[in-house]
Amino acid sequence: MSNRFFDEINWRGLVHCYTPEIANHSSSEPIRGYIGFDPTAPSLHIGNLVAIMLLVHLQRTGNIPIVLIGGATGMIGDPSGRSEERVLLDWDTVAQNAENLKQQLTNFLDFSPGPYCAQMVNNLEWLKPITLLDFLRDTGKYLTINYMIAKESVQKRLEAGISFTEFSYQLIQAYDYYYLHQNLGCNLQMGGGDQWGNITAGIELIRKKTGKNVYGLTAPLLTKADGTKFGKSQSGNIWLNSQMTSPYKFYQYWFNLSDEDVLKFLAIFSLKSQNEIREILDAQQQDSSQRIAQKALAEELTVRIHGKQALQKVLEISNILFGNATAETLQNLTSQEIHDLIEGLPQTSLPMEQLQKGLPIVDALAYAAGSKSEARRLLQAGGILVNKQKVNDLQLQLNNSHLLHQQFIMLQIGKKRHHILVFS
RNA sequence: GGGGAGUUGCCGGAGUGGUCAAACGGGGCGGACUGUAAAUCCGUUGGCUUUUGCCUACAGUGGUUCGAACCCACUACUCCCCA
Repeated sequence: MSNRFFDEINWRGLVHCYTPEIANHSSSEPIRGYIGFDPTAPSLHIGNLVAIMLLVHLQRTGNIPIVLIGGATGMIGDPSGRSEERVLLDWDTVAQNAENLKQQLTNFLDFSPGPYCAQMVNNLEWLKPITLLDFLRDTGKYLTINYMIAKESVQKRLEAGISFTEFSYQLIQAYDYYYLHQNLGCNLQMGGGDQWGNITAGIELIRKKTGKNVYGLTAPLLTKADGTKFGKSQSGNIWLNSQMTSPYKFYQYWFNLSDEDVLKFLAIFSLKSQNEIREILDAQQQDSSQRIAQKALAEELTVRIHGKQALQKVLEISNILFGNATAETLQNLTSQEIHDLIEGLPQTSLPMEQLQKGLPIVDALAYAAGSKSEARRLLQAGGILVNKQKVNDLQLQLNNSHLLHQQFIMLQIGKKRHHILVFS
């Protein structure tokens, strides 16, 4: 006998560690599974997406997902996957982050009433009222230091140092699982690749306190073929919040995945069926220059997170920037296209007078490249285009003749970096 | 409590009185080749001025010296050994 949910995430490559019994859990009996998200950042990023997909598939295969917002645990700091002690956040920040997080998760899971309605809880609810003495007597007594110290997350930190606060994290998370088990009938905890230790602590606690066996499962830690961390670009995390990472940049991140990576990531992040995915990958093999898989994945995710309209704009912008656009194409853009272009790209606003009296190219580039010496270097290396035209004259002065649509100038660094100067 | 070693640019890691903005490697960035891929090759890699040069930088503070990343003192942190 096999379990629908488990089979689904298994073929997608979303399973790393798991308690074996879950693979045989009767599909007719809904699993109640939870994942905790600590509100340590103002937005989720695509690194969190793996865990979210676990919940999404859980719900889609007829089970009940529970989202735990770590309002309390976010105050402590999880040592897992960290080489250094975290900086503690204040209450207000954590509360605000928790609110944002909640908002974002509603885009993925169905919280409307129904048999598989997703639930959301905040562990601040039950952790805040607990007194230290109660916690130590009723929970701390069940796990030994020996057991806790053996965890990889702790082991890694023993040399560099770990505070008691972070050390106690696994015990608190274990209590969360226990609490959800007792109060919501939760029988599965899932998480990212670094959560196995914390999850097993919870399973252990529940077994000792209640004699019941519950499930645990983690997704693999994603890595890219070139060894860089998944979900990071040179300028930092790829956030789900459009204010923090523009839809354009979001789309481009997925679009730029290497052939090797997209192979793996398509199954993990797409909701397409096994057959659809196989077809896409086949087509990809036929002619990889078309980037069929990258496009499919980038489009699906952009729509899911930012909506159809946003995708349209992104495609439009990408087409202008990476098609064989010339200065002329830029001059002929519709006002809508211009608007979207300006909206989607990094930009600098400058007063019109500055252009009128002649803006040295090096100064202009400094806004996009960070410094004048960097700007000079780039010019000399032939990596600069102004309005799609190559420039290597260090002395060039930008003036009205460079202005497109009476309002902007497009600077391009290398193939992929664009910056808009907006004059007013 | 005692003894020893260390703290260098984004990271690793040389340098131990002037020729050091600091070898070398990685990473980043740009170019060539391509498919807005990978691999490879080339260039570049503190800032300001590109002429001279100036400013900031080798844990922090103070000192010795014409001159210090390099010597001395104190402070902070890290690691190792003995108890």
